[in-house]
Amino acid sequence: MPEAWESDARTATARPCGAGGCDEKAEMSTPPLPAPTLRRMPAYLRLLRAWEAEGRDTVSCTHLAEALGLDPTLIRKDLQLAGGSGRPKTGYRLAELVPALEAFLGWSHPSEAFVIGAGNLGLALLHYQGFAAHGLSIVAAFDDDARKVGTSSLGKRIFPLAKLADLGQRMGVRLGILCVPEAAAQAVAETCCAAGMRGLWNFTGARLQLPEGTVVEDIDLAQSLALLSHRLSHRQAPHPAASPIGTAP
Amino acid sequence: MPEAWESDARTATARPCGAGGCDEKAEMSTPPLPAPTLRRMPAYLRLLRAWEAEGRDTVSCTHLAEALGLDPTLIRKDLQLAGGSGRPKTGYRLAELVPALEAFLGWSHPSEAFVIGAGNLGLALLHYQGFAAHGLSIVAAFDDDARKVGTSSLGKRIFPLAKLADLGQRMGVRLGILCVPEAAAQAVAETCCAAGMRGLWNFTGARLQLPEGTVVEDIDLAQSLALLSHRLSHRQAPHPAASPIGTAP
DNA sequence: GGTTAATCGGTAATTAATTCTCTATATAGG
DNA sequence: CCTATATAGAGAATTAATTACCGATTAACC
Repeated sequence: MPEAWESDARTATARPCGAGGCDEKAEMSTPPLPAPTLRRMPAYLRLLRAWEAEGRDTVSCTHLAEALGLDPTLIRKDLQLAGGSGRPKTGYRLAELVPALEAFLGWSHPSEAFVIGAGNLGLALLHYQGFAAHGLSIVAAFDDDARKVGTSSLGKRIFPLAKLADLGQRMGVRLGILCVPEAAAQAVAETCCAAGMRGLWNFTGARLQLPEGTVVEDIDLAQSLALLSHRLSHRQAPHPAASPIGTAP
Repeated sequence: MPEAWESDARTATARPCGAGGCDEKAEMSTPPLPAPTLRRMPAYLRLLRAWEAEGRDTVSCTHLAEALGLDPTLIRKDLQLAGGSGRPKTGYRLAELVPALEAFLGWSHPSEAFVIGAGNLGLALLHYQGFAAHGLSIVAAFDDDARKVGTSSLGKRIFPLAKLADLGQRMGVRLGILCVPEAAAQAVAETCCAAGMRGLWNFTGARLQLPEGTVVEDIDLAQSLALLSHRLSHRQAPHPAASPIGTAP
């Protein structure tokens, strides 16, 4: 996998957690946050980090909007939801906005994750260097196939699937990345949950049924391909400005 | 990559192309189709194909809605947009709905595509067997790195990047799948366009600037990860029924 | 120090998307 | 043949998301 963003995920000073709710007990009555907003965040963060690296120290919604082809007001609202706060005339201080966004997304310090399924995709994710900038650290992979078990490049180890539950629990890993064949997905997902994982990144295309409280995020290439091939065969570009942000997966 | 859906993409009888516009000259005044609708299509199609394989011959929105956790009316509207048409009491005939959806998505007969960038991800996509069911046929890959050039498994060949423009034009390939490092993305994308490709499936994370009329669809793992890690760190599942369809990428 | 220009933050209006309600209709069962 | 019922289809109503508008505020400039 490509991409090589700046990977200086600094340990942020965890601002008051914007978004309305979230007082001490992070559980109750959180007014559900618009998914489109969350999907735009990485684009903001990416640009902000780049500009910070260039030496800038403030940024306005206007600038961001221009660079991303979005409406300034939209960005202002998004940043507000994320707990950012700016000042008239100058905008937002990068030195406080960047950590705020990182904290908001939970990227301030990396979460550890397991890849389950060491096929082509699983290995691609296992070896991808760019996740560090996104608060993700993949620590190991698991596979059924004995031939795949062992040490892979870059010191990432591949364990037999049978060890998943035990290792997951012992290491306190909370995130599982599912890259198994679709038929195996449900069973493996349940193992993950049983091992204490609270989040699953599901690349399998299966529609998972899991206990309440588990966070599942699906990557479904078919969805994306549907847009692409429909538009291709009907010859219509999405918007004047090609695919802004929140719309594409 | 996992998934192994039924791959019987039948050559459909191209129904009247529902969706409002699309009269002969497929170019003008097409009332832009809601992206969420398009994103739900593959889920419908998948289920319909499975049921058809089981021997069912009609299906109602109610059934689909139940199976997918969506509102029946929503599905009815989606199917209408896609050119489907049903009858009271029985619902839609699978034998006509499935081809209608396939035609609508442009999956009736496979489009040929090139993968550009034969890294882990590029190879994963190149070798993925499931695209046939999605009207996609990846015919070759391209890479800069001379060591990667040659014949890969399954008879898919990897060519030097320099041959992209020539081969693309000669073979009339209209779709490019970008799996190169982000820094190279813009240049490669331009080469693709110059070679006559009209659609780009962009896995690079780069924000591409391309000539009007090019259809770009981005797969941005960061967007998805943002949702996942935010919700994980704030401990809130998305909906009661975990991540329906149109919302996830 | 006053003035100007840019920007945030809040509120209202618009637009898009989903859900609700109702009517007509075709099928199945009696 | 007649009735009961599940369903499509159309349009209204709701909800979510985006965009437009308007003061208030702060820095920069003269």
